[in-house]
Amino acid sequence: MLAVFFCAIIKLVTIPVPIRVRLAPSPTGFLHIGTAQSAIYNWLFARKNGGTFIVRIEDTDRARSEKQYEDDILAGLKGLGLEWDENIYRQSERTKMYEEQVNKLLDGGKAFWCRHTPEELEAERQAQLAGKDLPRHICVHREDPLQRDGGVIRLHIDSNSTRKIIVDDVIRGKIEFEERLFGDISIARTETNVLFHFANVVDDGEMRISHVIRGEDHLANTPKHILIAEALGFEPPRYAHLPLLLAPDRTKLSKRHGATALKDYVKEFLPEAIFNYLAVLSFTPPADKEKISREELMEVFELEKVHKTGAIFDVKKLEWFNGEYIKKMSDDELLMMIGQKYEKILTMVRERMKTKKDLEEFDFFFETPMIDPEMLTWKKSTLEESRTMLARVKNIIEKDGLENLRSKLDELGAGDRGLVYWPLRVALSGKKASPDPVDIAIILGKEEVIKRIEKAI
RNA sequence: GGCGCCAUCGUCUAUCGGUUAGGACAGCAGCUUUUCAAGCUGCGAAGCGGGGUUCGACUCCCCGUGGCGCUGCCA
Repeated sequence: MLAVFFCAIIKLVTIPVPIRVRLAPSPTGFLHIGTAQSAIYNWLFARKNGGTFIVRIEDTDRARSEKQYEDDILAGLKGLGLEWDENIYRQSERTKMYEEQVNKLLDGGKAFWCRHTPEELEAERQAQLAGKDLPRHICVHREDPLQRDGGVIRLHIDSNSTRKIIVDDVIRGKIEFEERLFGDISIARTETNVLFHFANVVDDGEMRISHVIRGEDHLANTPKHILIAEALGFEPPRYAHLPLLLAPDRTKLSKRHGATALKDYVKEFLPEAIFNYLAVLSFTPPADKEKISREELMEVFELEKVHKTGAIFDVKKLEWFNGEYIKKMSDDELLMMIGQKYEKILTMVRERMKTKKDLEEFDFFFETPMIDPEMLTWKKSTLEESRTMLARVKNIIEKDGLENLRSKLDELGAGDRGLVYWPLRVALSGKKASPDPVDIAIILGKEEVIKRIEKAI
C-alpha cells in the first residue's frame, strides 16, 4: 500500500519525459497524402509541446525501397514546411543494433527459430480460416535446441495467457486485446535482416520516442508492438491512432481512386492550402475556425481532440481553401507562382482562379483564340446581326481608339447590350465565359482588338 | 471466420443529458450583371435500427446492422 503510494508520488514529481515523435515512412512509393497528414499531426504535436520531430526512413524491405521515393518523401515534407529536428534516420543503417537485440532475445530464450516453410504456414492459415481455430501460429520448434538456420525468428508468446494487453490510446482511450490471440510473432528473417514490427519497436525504444502518432491501420498491430517492447525491456510509448483518409467510396484512399501522391497535389495547390485542409480535416480548431494559419494551429492543437472517424478527402474543399489562399497572396507572390506574363491581368486572375489549372482560361490573352462562328450568336438574335454589330464596334474603335469604350458601347447597345457585348466577348476571347470584354480589350490594345474582330467577322 | 476501431446534413464537423441540432464545403435560388467567376443575401439538407438508464437522450449502457482496419518470412 505504502509502495503504491510512493510510486504515485514519484510519478507526479518526476520530470515529464521529453516529447519525441517520429514519422516513419517506407520509401516504397511517393509521399502519400495520408502520410503527409500524419506528418502534420506529429509535427504540430511536437511544436505545441516543445518536443522533437524526427523522420525515420523504414527501409527494411530492401527489395521495394528506392532512393527516389525517399527523396520525394523528404522533399514533400519540406515543401509543407515540416522541418525535422534531428538528422534523418534510416533503418538500413541501423542493422547492427537490430542484430544485437535479436541475439539478446534468442540467447535469452525469448525468441527462437521457426523452421516451418512458407507453404506449411500458408496451409495452416487456410485451415484456421476455414475452421473455427484462432488465426495464430504456435510453433513447435521452440522446444528444439537452438539452431541458427532457416525459417524465421519468432518471439514466443504464451498461447494460454489470460492476460489482456491494454493499448491506452490518446485519441481512443483504453483498448483491450487478449495476449493469447497472437501466437508466436515473427520478428526477423535472419539476425541481420529484421521485420518491420521488430525494427519499428527497437527504434522507437532506442530513440526514446514518447508518442507514436500513426494511422489507424496500425491499431491492431499495437499490442504486438507492446509485446515486443516488453520482451526487449523497453517502456512502450504512448500511442495515438489517427483516423484514416478515405476515398469517396469510403475505402482507404489508394491509387485506383486517382491521385494519392502529395507531389500531384503540389502541382495544383498551394502548400499552405494543403497544410490547412489536411490539418483541419481530422481536427477541429476551437470555435470551428477552419481557415487557420500554421502558427495558430501550433498553439491550439490538441492530440486528444483529433477525430476518431475516417474522413473522405474532398478535393472540392481543398480547392476552396486554395482559392482563399490565392486571394490572400501579394501581387509579387502570385506572379512568382504563375509567371510574370500575367502581370497585366493579375487582378482578373486572382479573382477567378482556384487552382493552377484555371490559368488555361487566360490563354487567349497570349495567343489568338480559335472562334466558333456559331458562338457569336446572341440569344435570339441572328449571326448576321452579331456580325453587323461587331463591324460597328470595329468602326468605333478604329475612329476613337479604346478611350471611353464602355460608355460608347453602352450607348450603341441601348435596349439590348448583350447584342453588343456577347459577340465582342467571343471575338476577343473565343469563350462563352470570360472576364469583361472591355477590360480584355484594354489589355489587348487597339490593334489586336481590331485584328480579332476582323477575324471573327 | 477471429480480433479491433468507427457511426450527426451529399462531404468535413459542433454539441461534453434539456438547443428551433450550429458552422464550413458542395448544391439550389435571388441580388448584381453583357457571359462566367467572385461577392452579398437566402433556401433545402442529418442524429443507422432496437432495447434499456433517466423527469428528459444525438449525447450514457447493451444488442443488432453497416463501414473500415488487422489477421504475412509487406510496411
